[in-house]
Amino acid sequence: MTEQQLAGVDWYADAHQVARQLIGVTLLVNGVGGRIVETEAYDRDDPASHSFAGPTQRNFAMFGPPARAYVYLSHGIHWCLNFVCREPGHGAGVLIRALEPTAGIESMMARRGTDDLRKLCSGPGKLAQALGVTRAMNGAALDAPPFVLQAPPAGVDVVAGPRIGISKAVDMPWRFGLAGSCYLSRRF
DNA sequence: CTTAGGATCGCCT
DNA sequence: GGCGATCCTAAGC
Repeated sequence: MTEQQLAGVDWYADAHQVARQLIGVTLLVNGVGGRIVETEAYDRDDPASHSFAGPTQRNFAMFGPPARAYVYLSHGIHWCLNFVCREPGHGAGVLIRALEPTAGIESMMARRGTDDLRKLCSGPGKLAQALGVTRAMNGAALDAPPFVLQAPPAGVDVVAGPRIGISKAVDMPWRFGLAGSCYLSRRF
């Protein structure tokens, strides 16, 4: 399987197209994870994107090859997981905001300190904690351990809306979700 | 060197 | 709905 075909996603497409395609994809990290139900797109010419002002020490993974991870620390507390897309050097990515737990639920509950399924991965910081994502995975390829990505079944029902927690380009509808899912960080 | 500001979460009212 | 935690990042002087 080539990188371009990984999980049935066109990793060279625009960030918002990749973000849409990722809904329903199964993501596992060391065997722990589930179905992606919420994503946000951040492209290069987007004022809300970390890549907007060009490469830095923090965001350099966004400017590497697609189908790799970009991991950063938010508010000095929470790790957040992104998937890089577009051609190498472009600087686009998709924030993985929420997933429906399906595998390794015991591990996720232990890491998160809760038995509530809906609180395991319903937000980017929670998701990274539940899956054990850290800085060590920054720049790592998504088609190799510890990552596993599996294509979703056909006919996923995707909804879109404005992104969450940003102060620029707040009205762009670049947040995507699985319609009707109860594992979203917020309703659309 | 200093400073301002976060792609968040959880607890409080 | 509001706010504090907590610290890294990037930019400015």
